[in-house]
Amino acid sequence: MKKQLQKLLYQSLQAIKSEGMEISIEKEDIKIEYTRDLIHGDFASNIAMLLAKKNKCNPRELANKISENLPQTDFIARTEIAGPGFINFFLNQNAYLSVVLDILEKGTSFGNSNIGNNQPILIEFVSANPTGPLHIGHGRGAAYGDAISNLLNKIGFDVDREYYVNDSGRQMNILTLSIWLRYLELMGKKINFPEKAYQGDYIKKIAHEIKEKYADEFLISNIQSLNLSNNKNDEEEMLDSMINSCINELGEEKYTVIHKISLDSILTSIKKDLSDFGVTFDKWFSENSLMKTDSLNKCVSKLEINSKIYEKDGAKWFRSSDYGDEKDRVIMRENGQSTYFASDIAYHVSKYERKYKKIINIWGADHHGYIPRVKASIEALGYSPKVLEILLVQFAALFRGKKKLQMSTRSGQFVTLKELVMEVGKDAARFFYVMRKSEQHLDFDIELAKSESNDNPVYYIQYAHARICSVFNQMKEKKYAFTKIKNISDLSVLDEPQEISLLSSLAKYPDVIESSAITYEPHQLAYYLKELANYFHTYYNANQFLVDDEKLRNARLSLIDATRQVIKDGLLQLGVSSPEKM
RNA sequence: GCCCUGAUAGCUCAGCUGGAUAGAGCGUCCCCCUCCUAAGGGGAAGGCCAGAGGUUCGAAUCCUCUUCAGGGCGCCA
Repeated sequence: MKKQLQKLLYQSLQAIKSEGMEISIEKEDIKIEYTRDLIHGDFASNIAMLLAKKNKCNPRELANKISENLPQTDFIARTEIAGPGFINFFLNQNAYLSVVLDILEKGTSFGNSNIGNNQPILIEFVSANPTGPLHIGHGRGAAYGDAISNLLNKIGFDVDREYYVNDSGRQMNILTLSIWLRYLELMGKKINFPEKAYQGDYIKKIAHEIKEKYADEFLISNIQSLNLSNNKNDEEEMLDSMINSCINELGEEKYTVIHKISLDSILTSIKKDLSDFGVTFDKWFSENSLMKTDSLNKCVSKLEINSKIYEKDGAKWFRSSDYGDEKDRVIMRENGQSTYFASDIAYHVSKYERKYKKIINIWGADHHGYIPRVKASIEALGYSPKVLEILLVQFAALFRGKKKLQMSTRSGQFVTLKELVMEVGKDAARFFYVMRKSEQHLDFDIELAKSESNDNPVYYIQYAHARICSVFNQMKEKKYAFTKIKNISDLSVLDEPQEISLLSSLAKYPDVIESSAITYEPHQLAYYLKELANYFHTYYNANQFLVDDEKLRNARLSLIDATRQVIKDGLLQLGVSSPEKM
């Protein structure tokens, strides 16, 4: 509808232009907005005020002129000039009513568009290290990423969801060590378990599984070699030396077995937690595969050829400062190991090589300092940094009551996503997460989320859906007939104010979807659904649907049937279910 | 120190690329089921949009500064 009005205004302006007035504006720049109040009509444009400024003429006069030159249409009842020079558009009833037909006809595809033109787009999100269960912060990224994926899909992009698995590197070694030490404990050895190793109970559980399956296969004779290195000077150094002795004592082969079991076990539970949360990925991209296929080395040598790398203090540095980063970054450490950043470069190259037209990363906001160097590496390798869009999600600060919980994966103190979903339910958790702007800090009080779960807005929306379903059930019980309406004239009896409000709200849905998708702001959709549910509840309280007048009954049932469709589809985009009974 | 984010009703937050009297939920106070689920609806009270300048027909929205809050600045990931 906005686009149609835009077109009309453009045509009118062209007509005025041919009369000699100087007007230069692109059709896309003509702004149409929803009015806040229906007394100002349905849509308004400020175009006259904008052009009046440039041409130094009276905005109201210009507005009049534009209005007079608008082509005739069958959906505009009238226009009005208001305030300093707004052009207000009043739609005629048919324009409203047609949305019901449109929704019922299109069903789940109502609100779809082809803005994306089937372009392939990659969305990478969550990507938590496989060193422990997902916690509440990851849940936000998961809910947000999935909602955006759904929305972009709905406006015609070909979306791939990807999870980047950091399955190599030091963190994984610490994990392997932690599990092995717990295993040794289970085998009756006395172990000095380092504070900075992973402490969670899940470590012991995996150790136990290994014991069950492999018995004493990973037992070593001299535990002393481990504890000898236990000097308290530097915990981190101690971990590294313990990892080394672990590999030495076990041998590369056995170490790899434990490494793999640990990784598989944790990854499996991460996948399970996510799928219980309604989030599934098209691809789990392994960091390790970048090493295996040598693509990491290729990236480094390519940068070296372009002389974007130099050596200092025995390490290799990438000249990211050439591309606006604060300083240069190490990609190859003095000890010969590549950094996380090096893998990340190779990973992004892989994304570009897979020919995505748009690449979206969803990161925790604590990684924002990372953006310039990643963009720098992309540019240095000859790719367009514009294709890559990095969206930041603030982590949730956790509260239990008034007490803030400190979270740390290593110390094993955290509330997991799984626990959250068990406490507040999937629907509430998903909706809560996307209800607010992603870059806003979120104080997630678990107690509050639990205690208020009955007042949760998600139930309000779901309730509207369930109520509509209930009306249709009642209809059957009361033996009322419902014949599908065929044309607009069947709906012409809908003229109650609550009906007009509801119709007008339904008509906005495609615009809301589009806007939520292209701005990556699913909270817009969440707010819209609350508003839509409110219009419905108001309607419900003010009018009876199951009336004897057949024409009225059919029209009203069609209207709420369309409402049901939009609520269900909107919730679906956010990963929230639409129960038929509550 | 430098760089991000944010600051709107008692609380939690919306407010779309500047637009008409600043919105919602919760909480508080009234009212509404002989009726399709009251997990609902209607109404009232409640705001110097952190502060100060600037840009213009017009600013919660854009620019600058100040104050406050959270986060980031590793050969960690």
